[in-house]
Amino acid sequence: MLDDRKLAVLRAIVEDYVSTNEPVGSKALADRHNLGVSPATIRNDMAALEEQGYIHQPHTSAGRVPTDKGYRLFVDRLSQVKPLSAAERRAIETFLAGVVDLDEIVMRTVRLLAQLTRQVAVVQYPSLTRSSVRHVEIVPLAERRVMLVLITNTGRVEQRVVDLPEEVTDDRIAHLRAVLNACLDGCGLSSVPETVADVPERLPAEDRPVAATILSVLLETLVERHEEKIVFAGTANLAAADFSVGLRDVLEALEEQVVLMRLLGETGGLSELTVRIGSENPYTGLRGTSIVAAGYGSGDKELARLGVLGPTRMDYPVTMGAVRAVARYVGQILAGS
Amino acid sequence: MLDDRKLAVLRAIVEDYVSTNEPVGSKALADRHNLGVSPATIRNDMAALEEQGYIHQPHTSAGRVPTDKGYRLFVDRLSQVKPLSAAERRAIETFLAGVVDLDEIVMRTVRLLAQLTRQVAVVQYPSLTRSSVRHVEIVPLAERRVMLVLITNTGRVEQRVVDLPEEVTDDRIAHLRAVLNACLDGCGLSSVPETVADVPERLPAEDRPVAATILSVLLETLVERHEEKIVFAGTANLAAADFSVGLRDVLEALEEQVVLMRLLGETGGLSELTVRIGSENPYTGLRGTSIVAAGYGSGDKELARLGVLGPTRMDYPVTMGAVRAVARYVGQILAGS
DNA sequence: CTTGGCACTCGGGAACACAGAGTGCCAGAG
DNA sequence: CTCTGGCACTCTGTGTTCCCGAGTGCCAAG
Repeated sequence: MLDDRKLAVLRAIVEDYVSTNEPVGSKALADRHNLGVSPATIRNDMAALEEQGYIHQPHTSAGRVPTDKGYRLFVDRLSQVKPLSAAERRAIETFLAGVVDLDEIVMRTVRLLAQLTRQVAVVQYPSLTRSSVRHVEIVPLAERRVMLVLITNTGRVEQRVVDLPEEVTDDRIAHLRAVLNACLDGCGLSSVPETVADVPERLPAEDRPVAATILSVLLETLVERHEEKIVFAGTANLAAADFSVGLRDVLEALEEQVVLMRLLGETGGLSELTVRIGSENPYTGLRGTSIVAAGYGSGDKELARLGVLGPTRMDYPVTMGAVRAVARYVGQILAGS
Repeated sequence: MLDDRKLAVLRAIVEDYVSTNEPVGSKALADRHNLGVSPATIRNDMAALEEQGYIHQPHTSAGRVPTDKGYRLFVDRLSQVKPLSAAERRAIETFLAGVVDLDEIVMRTVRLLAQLTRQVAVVQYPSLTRSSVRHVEIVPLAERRVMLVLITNTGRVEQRVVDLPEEVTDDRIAHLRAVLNACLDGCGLSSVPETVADVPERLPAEDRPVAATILSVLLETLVERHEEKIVFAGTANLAAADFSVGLRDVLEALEEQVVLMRLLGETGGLSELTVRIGSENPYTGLRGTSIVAAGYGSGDKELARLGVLGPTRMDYPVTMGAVRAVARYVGQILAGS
């Protein structure tokens, strides 16, 4: 059905269209790529490709443009992820050197990725539920008020102010803290609920109401899907790539956390690239855009995802290379901190 | 020079232009506003207004458009800040009800403001340097590693991991923590450096190296201009308001923290509105945009600023009303939490 | 299967005309 | 001195027409 030459033609069309942003005709193809055949032959191949939905012509007698299906085939079978240049690698290192806290890691990463790909970068904060407890702290603020601080192994810090049902001495707080930490240290966040279930029993009866209050807030903290926190950068790049339609829609989608979450997609393998092309993605406002995403994490566990969003007409090999490299590098940083 | 009627004409021009986005001519003015005079008279006034630079005509025989100077006069003398409707007030309350931490307050505020004004909203995090210490916590993580957590009265939490020069027992850490908190509780962040200067002296000699390490990190935390953290939302509104030129430039400016800082401007009085119109603002990429900003804070101290950014052709009275209301409301929330 | 030739299609730019909105100015009225 | 109606003039934006050229599909021959 699709012999090698037809595939070569498709590849050439994608490459040319990506670089020129203009429909590409048979003559131009024959000139710029040495396919060894005449324009007429290419025309026949193009007709076949169009027949099968890989390319499309905007109007009779204009060149051809790849369809989403065409890009899909290109990504799956006709291209190789392009590794970063040495200069780009160095840029990553200097950009991420000397970060001090999680916010900064995420912030710099998203900018780095936007700059590297010249597209909109999207980074999800390391998921709460998939990380584990490093420490729990209970800080007395006033007689009947404490602050609960939860620190995870990813460096994430969540805190809540808790109003207590009664006055509590610092000693009793300290004891509760010790018990909690003994239970929870290193405990995966998803298993916190079971783990703390029997904490009240280990305490003197008088402390139980207070402990219950604090524990309920702790559990609330876990439930709130703060894990969905997502940031993006590089929207200016959208304006540059003269978007066919709906710059507005794209900007709206970017501000919807829920949409973004779904775009980044469900977890694949760690550092494994996911590409969603145009109509493949679940949101109608993003018809003309593609998403290249990857998971990142420390060690071998995927903690969250990151990626870029750009026009379907993007340079997939380069973009995929950048996303993969950044995902890996962020993983290292997280593991090392 | 500018009698009352000329001012009325200018006001009418601004109002019409804002609502129609088309140059406004003498006839239309005479029809829509009952100024009690004929178009010919209005034409004369317009000529005078143009003479003095308040309005401008894109081409001969098109209507007039206000200049930046015209908008300035309008804002200063011809308009009154428009209070929010009851529905809008309710929207603010429900939007900001039940927030749990600072991040959430800021996040919701910026979205609220964007939605309310249908423009790009910008909110600065409460400044670190202008707030005060609520609590300092030192959490042992490993033998030679602690986490330093600083909690401010605005609910902001900064944390750093500190590597210690030697092993330290929990008791000694606890003591250090007690001493630190005794000194710093309620201390304005800007005066922390002097306040902690004599802490080492109050400790046994053996603890001083550790204390010094921790203190130096604490001071670093204060110096890092995290206070410049700024978020924005509502960029989709930019795309809707068909921007005359440079959507791209605007998006770029928004991603430059430094530029944003300067746009929000230096502190005025608390809840006092600052308006920068077009060329008045310090960044060339934003020629066609205006900024309406206000300070917010708890009690009577300004902690940070917030505002919106939109085309110079914006509805100033309404926008100013929204910004002022939100600034006040956020102040209350901060004070109450 | 490939190739050169050829007639055909269609989008986009240039040239042009035209209607309508808006202006400036002037002379007369209050 | 100010306001008003009238009038000639100047633009822009729009619609029309026309034409060029790129690109195609098809066909018959190699």
